[in-house]
Amino acid sequence: MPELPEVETTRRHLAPVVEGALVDGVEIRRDRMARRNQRPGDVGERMTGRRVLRLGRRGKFLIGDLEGGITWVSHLGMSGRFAVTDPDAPEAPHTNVVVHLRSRPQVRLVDPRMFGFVAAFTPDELAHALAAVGPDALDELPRTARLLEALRGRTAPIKALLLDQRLVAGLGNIYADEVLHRARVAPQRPGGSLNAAEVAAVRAAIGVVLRAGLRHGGTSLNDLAYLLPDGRAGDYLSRLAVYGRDGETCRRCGGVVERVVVRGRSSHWCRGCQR
DNA sequence: AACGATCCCTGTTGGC
DNA sequence: TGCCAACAGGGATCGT
Repeated sequence: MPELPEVETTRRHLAPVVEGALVDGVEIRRDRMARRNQRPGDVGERMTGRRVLRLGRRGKFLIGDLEGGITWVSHLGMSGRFAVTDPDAPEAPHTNVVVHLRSRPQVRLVDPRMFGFVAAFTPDELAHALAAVGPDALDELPRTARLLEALRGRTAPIKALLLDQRLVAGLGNIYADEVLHRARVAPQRPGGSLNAAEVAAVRAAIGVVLRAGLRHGGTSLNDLAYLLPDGRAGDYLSRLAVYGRDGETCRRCGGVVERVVVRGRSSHWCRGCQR
């Protein structure tokens, strides 16, 4: 699924294509993909005729600054990917949004499940839209003391708290499991029960795991293949320590990787080395 | 306020 | 072999 490494990989592919480009139009083929705006037509109306100044990211949100104070925000949801292609190239199924850029390749959002979205926000709307998005897990990772304070008294499982984008933005179900395994912390542990050393280990693991994912171009699962904008697949899948490996051997302690459901999400862990 | 459940959506999978 | 229910998950929303 697209989590921080996949979104950042996408951003790096898209940035040279969209930065400095003049938007000639935005086709919203499925209104649902523009649901964050009051009217689906707002996206095209606000973006057309403006240049993209810079493409950034916070957590799993792609954030493009346009001329005139308009911000282009998009999210890949669970099955979205951006394709950068020649305007004449045949369209992949589920091409739900097409961004036309003058004298540049076309940027297409392909998203079968439509959990992703594109939006064009005014400054006021932007502040509201991103109010619940916390510090970026890679670029703005809070210090251990700050995380410890945020977790104090929390009874929700640490796995659920790592998925809460308000605390730290960018982790999804795959990398959260990988982080907890690396940090040797069990996913069911109440967040407030972690001591300072454990929080420090989780913090360190976030950086290591996300950077490793990024280095390998992200994780492409077999079914809903997340693909890079050039069509290639990320190869971090083969390096996952626990996610999707239930029943298999833990590479660190030789135990058996188990699958449990935590807060309605599948979680993979090794009771041999996670406490 | 914090927490947990539910819903959205569709391709894939697993059980009968 | 074929069909269909169950499953997957990021984030918004709602009830407790």
